[in-house]
Amino acid sequence: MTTRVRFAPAPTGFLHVGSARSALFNWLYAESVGGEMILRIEDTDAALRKPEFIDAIVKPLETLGITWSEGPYYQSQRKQFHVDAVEKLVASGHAYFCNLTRDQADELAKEAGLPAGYHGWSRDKGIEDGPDCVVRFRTPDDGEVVFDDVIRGEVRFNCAELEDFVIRRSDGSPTFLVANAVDDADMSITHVIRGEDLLNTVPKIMLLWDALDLGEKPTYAHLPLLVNEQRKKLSKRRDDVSLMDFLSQGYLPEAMVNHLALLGWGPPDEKEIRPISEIVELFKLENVNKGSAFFDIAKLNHINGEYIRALPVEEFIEKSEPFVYGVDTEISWDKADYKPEVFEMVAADVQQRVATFAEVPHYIGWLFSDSVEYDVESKGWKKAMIKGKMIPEILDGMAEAFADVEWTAEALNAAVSEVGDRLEARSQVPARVAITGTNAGIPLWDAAATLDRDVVLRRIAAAKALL
RNA sequence: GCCCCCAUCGUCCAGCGGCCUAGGACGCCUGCCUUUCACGCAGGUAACACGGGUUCGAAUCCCGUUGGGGGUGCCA
Repeated sequence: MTTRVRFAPAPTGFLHVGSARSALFNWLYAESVGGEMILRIEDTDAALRKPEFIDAIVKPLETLGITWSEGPYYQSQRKQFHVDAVEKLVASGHAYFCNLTRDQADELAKEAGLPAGYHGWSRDKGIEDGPDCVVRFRTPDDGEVVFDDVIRGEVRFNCAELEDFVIRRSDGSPTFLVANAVDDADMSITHVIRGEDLLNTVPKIMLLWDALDLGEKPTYAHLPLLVNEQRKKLSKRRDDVSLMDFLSQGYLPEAMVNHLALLGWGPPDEKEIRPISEIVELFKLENVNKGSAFFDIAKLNHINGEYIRALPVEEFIEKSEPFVYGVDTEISWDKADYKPEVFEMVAADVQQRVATFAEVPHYIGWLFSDSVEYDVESKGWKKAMIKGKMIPEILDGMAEAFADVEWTAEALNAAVSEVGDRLEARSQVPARVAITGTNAGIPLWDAAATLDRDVVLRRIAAAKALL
């Protein structure tokens, strides 16, 4: 039997990194065993039926290189199958109509001294279907549901704890539980790999599965959740989790995939940064961890930096374009003043310094505008311009030398060194701060020589004025 | 509250009863390299939550405690 997995997100907006990780692990598993992956959009709730959200799922997956062989299927388009299943369950006595609202159910529970929730009050009341009726599944009063989770081992639930859950809303639409069981069966899914937050829906789905006589059940594997620094499940509301946002902030898809693969799983040989093909080869679903994992941007930055540095420089330049032209990002210069040939000249030096493409403009901004900003409160300024010795003299010496020096990198460099030697002080760092605005950056002189003499002279004067 | 799940350095992972005086990576710190910052290189810091068992032997198995998380919807 062919292994078939599915990624089945609810279309609730942009694809978030947790979902991407689920998709990735499904894909990794399918690839590692030569199986198939299908994409299914779980839009049973009419409120979720927003076509623009489909793109928000499909496009990031494609960008990440997560491929599927079938789909996307839409549960909304398979509604009739789910409705039929509900009817079948009613006919066979596995389900019944209920006309209580949530509030009424809670009220009854309170009166009966039972915990909040639904306690089967409409069972055997012979309630007829009507406009305000839902259909509830009649869960067994005793016994238990036991299953083997590939990642967690044996998990068991007591049927007595399961409430008679809703399988069809009062508007007639079946809920995700039925849709899930019916679709997984129809689509011959062999392995259901998803987040741990869905673990306790398994017994309900299995009960439905048996009641509907859907045949062999799939194997389940529940992935550890991705959490924030507070160890809470990553949420769209409070965390930065949009996959596309990460990509547009200058993270490479390959780096993101590599990082995601390392959350909940690690290669036995401990080599973390490696091509996805090797990860596919080494991936074992049963080796996935049980504990939740913190989505650590610092580590992502490191991995991304490694991937950036490994790029051929031409590719680095090409991939920097959206950032140097300010497509998604802010740039400190006027687009008309941007000089691609200057960036090309310094690209290799920039490349080994950045962790994300979004950092590229910081390293080259001083090359494309007349003036730079000095932050006199910054550590760099204080260290170079306040703690440094003979700073006014150095700046004056530079200004004087630059007034008529030959305008080449070598001559500029030599002139500044000469000033330093003469004053017996370090002149290179103050020169850098005056010219670029900061004490850290790419090799100075080749780049500085592309600036106009006037511009450099004005910056030296401006820096001196701030002393 | 109830149900379920989880528990190795700050973080991510390795470890599947003896190779563990617990390994790798990120971060952090130190040094080297370097006329800046990075990169690179060499070091350092730091963990088996606790208590009971089982066993000749436990980070690894079992039980409990504590702590954390997830669920508890006519969301998925």
